[in-house]
Amino acid sequence: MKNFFSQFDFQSDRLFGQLNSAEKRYVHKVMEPLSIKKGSLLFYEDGVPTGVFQLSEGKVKKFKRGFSGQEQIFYIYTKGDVFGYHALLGEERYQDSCKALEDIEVDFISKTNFLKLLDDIPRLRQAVVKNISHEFGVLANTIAVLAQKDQNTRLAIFLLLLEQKFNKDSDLAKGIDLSRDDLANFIGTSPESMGRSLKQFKEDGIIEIEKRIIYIKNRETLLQFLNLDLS
Amino acid sequence: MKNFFSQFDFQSDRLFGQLNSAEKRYVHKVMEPLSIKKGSLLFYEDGVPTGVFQLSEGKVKKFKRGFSGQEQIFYIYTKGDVFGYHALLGEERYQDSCKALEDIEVDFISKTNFLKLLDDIPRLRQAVVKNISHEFGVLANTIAVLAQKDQNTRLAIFLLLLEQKFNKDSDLAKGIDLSRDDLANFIGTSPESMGRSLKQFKEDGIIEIEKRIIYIKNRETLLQFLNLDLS
DNA sequence: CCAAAAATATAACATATGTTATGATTTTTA
DNA sequence: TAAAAATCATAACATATGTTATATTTTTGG
Repeated sequence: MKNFFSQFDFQSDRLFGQLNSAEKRYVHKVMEPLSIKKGSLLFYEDGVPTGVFQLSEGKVKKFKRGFSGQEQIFYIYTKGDVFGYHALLGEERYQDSCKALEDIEVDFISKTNFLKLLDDIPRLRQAVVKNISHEFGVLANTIAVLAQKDQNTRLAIFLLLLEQKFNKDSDLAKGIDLSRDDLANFIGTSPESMGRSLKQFKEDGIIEIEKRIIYIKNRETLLQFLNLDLS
Repeated sequence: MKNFFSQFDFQSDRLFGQLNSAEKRYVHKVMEPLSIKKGSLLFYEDGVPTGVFQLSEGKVKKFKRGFSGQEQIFYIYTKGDVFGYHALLGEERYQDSCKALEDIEVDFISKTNFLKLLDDIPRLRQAVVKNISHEFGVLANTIAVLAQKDQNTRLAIFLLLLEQKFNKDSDLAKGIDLSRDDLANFIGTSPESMGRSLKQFKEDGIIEIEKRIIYIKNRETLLQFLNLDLS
């Protein structure tokens, strides 16, 4: 398997990284640091675009409501990720909502400033377009997982992805700290039913849970779900 | 509900429509008509991009293989649709595969010609980027349906979408002509299990089947799956 | 720190879906 | 056109998931 994680990673933390130092200074000059409380919406579906965010601390969920109104999470942003640019490239409204999962710190770039950045830095525009193209593939992969895999396999996959995402920037394992509702709305099942899968994983020694935080104890067994598909 | 169909439609048949007549002539000049046999791959995952296609006759499925190798269809293109441009906007390889579901006619634009078009017609570049952004939302909606809806509801939704898609350009109802495997790989279930749902729909007078072609007889009942969610 | 509220864990039962198997129909090929 | 191959329809059984209910733990707000 060639790069499991990147198949499910927007990689939007690399957007500004490819700029030269003068361009980076320019970007940072128009950034405005904001502290945002847990539970706040950064933007919401059908809302008029305000600008672009880079997350410097915390976690943010990206979701959409189906016609029955239930929230479907299809991405979780972590430190360094840039988001909110889709709506600035043609679509006149946000197509999804973003909500802070905890108290967060973001650097905000207003719509006019970001559009100016895109005009002044062709390389940035190119990188953004390329990234949206990549994100398209990530969503396609997500569709394949949700459509084809049973609940235990989906849980295994998302646990691996979330652990990588949440722990990439620190050495000590912080585990996976997410509400049961959010986790269930991510893997596409009910919290009760997911609880059954979590219990099974605990009994099999694959994970441990303290408070609500999930720690992966046996990564190999989780990885087997990817290859063998022992549904 | 505000525009059910457009939530699941890439609308990539509108790409060239927004150009003026001189630009359109330019586009048509670089198009090369091709006849392609049923079952042929127009392009495939990880392949080097060759160019862009506009479908003038027939149906094409867009799919990806998960790590267990099973094919997941996430879109079906019909007459007028333009596709294959993602890989030309940064990503250096195709991220998915496209296969002809029947004998088809396409107009092909080579990679170099298409890149030249993008350079010469800024409005086209803008339209393409805007469309990818829109397609992102379509995939997000698809994720919500696959993750949240049971099989009967998914089948109801996809039948409505496919009927609209297959019959939009003609007055006489052609019904939904798709192999059971393809239909099952689209709605995310096994052909046998989907057969059970189809049988149920037949018994309830919602659909009729001749050969393998599905005709919708009671659109209202199908639409109820969207609102009430009578799983 | 305590009481109330919210979130979590678990169980039991109902329903939905996966799976295996078999016969019928349709399409393909010679 | 007939035989072979592929596709489709259906059933029966096993398993997975949804649902409802209740106890427990954790968080929140005074």
